Amino acid sequence: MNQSIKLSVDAVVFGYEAGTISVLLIKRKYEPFKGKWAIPGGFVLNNEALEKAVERELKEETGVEINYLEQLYSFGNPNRDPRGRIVSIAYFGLVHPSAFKINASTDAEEVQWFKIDELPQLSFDHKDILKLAISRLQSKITYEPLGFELLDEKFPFSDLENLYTTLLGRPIDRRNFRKKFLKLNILDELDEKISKGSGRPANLFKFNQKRYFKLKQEGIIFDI
Amino acid sequence: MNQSIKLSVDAVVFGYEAGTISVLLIKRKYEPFKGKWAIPGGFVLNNEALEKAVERELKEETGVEINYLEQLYSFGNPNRDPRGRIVSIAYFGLVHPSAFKINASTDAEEVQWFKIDELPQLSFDHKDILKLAISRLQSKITYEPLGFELLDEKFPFSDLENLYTTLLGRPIDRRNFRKKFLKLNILDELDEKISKGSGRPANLFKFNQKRYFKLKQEGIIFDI
DNA sequence: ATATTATGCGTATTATTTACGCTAAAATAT
DNA sequence: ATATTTTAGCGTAAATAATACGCATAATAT
Repeated sequence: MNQSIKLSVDAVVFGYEAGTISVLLIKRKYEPFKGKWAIPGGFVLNNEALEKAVERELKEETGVEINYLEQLYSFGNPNRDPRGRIVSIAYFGLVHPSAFKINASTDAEEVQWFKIDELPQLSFDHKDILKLAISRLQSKITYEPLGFELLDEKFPFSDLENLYTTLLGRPIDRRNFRKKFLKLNILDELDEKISKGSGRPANLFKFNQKRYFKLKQEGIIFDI
Repeated sequence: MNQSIKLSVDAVVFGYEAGTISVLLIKRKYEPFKGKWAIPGGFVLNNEALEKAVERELKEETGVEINYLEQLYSFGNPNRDPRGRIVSIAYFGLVHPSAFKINASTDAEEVQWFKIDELPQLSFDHKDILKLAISRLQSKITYEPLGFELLDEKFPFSDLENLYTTLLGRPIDRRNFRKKFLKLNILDELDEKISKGSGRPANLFKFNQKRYFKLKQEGIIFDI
């Protein structure tokens, strides 16, 4: 057998903050698509597990430490890369707002967070990959709580609410959402309050990790 | 770059008939795992699309023509194959009972349908792949109708009912199931009847393809 | 004939979802 | 100081959907 297919991994990393979902992109240094934006990724080493390859590439190219990673889909169209046959296994990652901020501030020209409704032109078939990742994120939030992976440790309930309205792209009834989410019994209400600008200060919550992952494993159907 | 990773595809193909779900396996002719059962699959050709590779391998190894195919997951553990680093993109396929019967009768020693609760020992990491495929099938049936891909063109309602009870592994209320399914408005009732043994003869149904795929695209949540 | 088997329709009860009114506690405007 | 605006948080009624059954029907088996 004389197979000459190369294998790479790519990672679509999402971050959420202040009412917007952003995705992490890099500006390519070399041809092809030099100077264009792309999803971070690269070739898998001969003895390297796929997830390790993703984490390594992410660290090398963006410095971001990922909080959650799952496989998204494998892209293998023979013409997807002008350099030859390169099959890419795409991953789907989520980061906390803290990790999110670091790179937004370092202003490194090569790495940048883009709001998912203000995307630049992308290299290769990365537009397709991103499109699939976004739809996965949107549908995922309806059958998994998903807040733990995207919010900071302590957060006001409104953050969770905003996350859902943003991802669903439609308004939700605040009161029903709160009732329904609290009923899942995966949030612990803290004794701390936070005040951001005007309005009544909000109680802080955090996810109860044990119950959160138990519920996640069981697979909820969360009909917002 | 000196990457020496090989890429293969594997296909977990399910068939349903007479109250059982079976999976298509082949007996390996060569080492490693010579004489052991395995999921059909093989190496991707340099210029071949992934789905084409799956279809080609399936035809070569089993003669089965697939009715529905989707990507399942990519398996890349560096030690999954004793021959070296081989990453496999696993697919998930469904066939109609007609295709299902062909190979069960040809009695070719190398290909066989196995009931999913009576599986033999498997080669490589195929046990994991199969496990994932089965759980995908089971969860898929709760958010997609899925009957069209598994049943023959015309079928009595009881076939659909049996498919669901089998996959869910628990009894369902026949009357409520019928009401709920018919409410989806994707079945057309025919003027034909079928009588199999004793009991009242059943009306035949068929899926309304147009409405079926429309519903599928929208993504139902089918809480049986 | 009568029992048996599987099909097919209907209705009452229970649970869940949806809609929406209202109070509370802070910042901000006048 | 007082009123207004803003965000948070609790509760209740109506609509919808899920569940639990009862029973008639049309064939085969004895």
